[in-house]
Amino acid sequence: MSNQKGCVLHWFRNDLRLADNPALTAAATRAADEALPLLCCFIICPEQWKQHDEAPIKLDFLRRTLWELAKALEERGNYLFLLTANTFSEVPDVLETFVKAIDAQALFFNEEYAVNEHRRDQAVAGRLLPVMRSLHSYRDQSILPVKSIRTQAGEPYKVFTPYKRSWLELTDGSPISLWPKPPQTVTPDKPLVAAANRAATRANTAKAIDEVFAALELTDSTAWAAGEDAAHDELEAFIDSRAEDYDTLRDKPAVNGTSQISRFLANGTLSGRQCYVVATEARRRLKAEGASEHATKGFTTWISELIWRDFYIHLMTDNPRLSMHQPFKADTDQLQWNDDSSGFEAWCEGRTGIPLVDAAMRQLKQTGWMHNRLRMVTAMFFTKNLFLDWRLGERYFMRNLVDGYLPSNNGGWQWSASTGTDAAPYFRVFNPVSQSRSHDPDGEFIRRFVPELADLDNKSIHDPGKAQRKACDYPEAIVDLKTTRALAIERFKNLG
DNA sequence: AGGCAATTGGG
DNA sequence: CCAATTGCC
Repeated sequence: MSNQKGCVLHWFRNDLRLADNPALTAAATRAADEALPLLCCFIICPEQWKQHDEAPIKLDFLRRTLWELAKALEERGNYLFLLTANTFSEVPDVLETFVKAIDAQALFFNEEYAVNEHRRDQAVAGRLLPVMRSLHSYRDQSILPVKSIRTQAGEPYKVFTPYKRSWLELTDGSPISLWPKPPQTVTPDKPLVAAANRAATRANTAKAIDEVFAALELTDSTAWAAGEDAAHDELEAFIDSRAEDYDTLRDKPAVNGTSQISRFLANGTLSGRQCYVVATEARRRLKAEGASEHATKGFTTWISELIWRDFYIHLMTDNPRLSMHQPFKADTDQLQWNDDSSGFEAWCEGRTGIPLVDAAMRQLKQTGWMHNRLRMVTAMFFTKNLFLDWRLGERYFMRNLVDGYLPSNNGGWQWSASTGTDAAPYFRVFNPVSQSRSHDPDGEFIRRFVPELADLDNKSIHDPGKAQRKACDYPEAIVDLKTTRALAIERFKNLG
């Protein structure tokens, strides 16, 4: 047994960073105050993650993120230990065993809001409160805390624009500040480390982490830089050189115009607060240098996207059914979605015969990421032209995205499917060919991912003629855009 | 965070 | 013949 009188434990989940981490800073502060060591843990949940459709590439990205995190924690003496619980229902057992093995006095973690995660945490609290001195949870996922924004009637907002207005008023009134760095804590002594080692896997080598992750199906994610340092580099690169043009370039899939940080937000390598603070600070500097409102519009638009993320997190927290495959608008559950597995497969594989849709779907399959504009285009084609159940598309995205994040992915799909609150009105159906002409005018993006069309001219590449398709060995469109659009509108209209 | 077709008004 | 505008889905 350890000579030190116990320790403090931080449980990492979707907050894989040292900076601006409320629970971690609180844990380290408590440990420092009481001269206790601080240990950290992370729990691998193979079966649960399968049920949650976590993508193999996202799990590989997690593996690499944990390695970066573990190295940073090792340097501070806050060693990271890996535990395995097949499903969330096993987590209380697994944690209790570890907590007892290391004699943890207090457990710290940041809240998660989807139904299963919430239930897991309730069960953990019920199990551990009797055997520990204290449990501490912190609000972290969203920039403004969940349940903090309410209408004058005290209700959660259901529409983005008034929500955003209220969000901005709140942040103007009391600016967002970041959590201080976790203070240094005493190094755990040998008996404590030995006890922890017997109960879990210490993540002090890449090999040790890889062995634990051998229980999972992984897809190589090394094209995507991982870890906190990489995340800050990427954020800085965006803020310094691309954010100014975000407003005009973000809708062009052929251009690197978006922030490229969604994968870091998805697993908490970065917090939304950090992004917001960096962006508002950069905008303030520009204005101080005399920049016009127009010149800072890129920053303002990007900040608005961060608020969309908060909106969807808040919406899911206030409406837990959203994390259980339920539409926000209950009546849309009566829609008779098509049963069309060959259409579904053509969409997945990128051979629908609509060039931009196919380019986008191939980008997802090949890289694990898809441009935001194209997520809307492909989801709209899926739900309105193929008239397939949005839940199938939502699941396919989660299973393939390196940056899959339930609130945003669900929010985006329900927006496209017109089943969500403040969603696209059912009659506002994107035409993927028009979208192609306006956002990929020279077909540059299409050429990149649908190489068989590379030699077509800028005009016909968006919708090649019969002979051109034949010559390129490219399929005819699997649906007629005009008639399927009209049918979808008709079906939605009949709901009311 | 649209699309479409009918209409208008200038060449 | 055309771009811009309008009303509806």
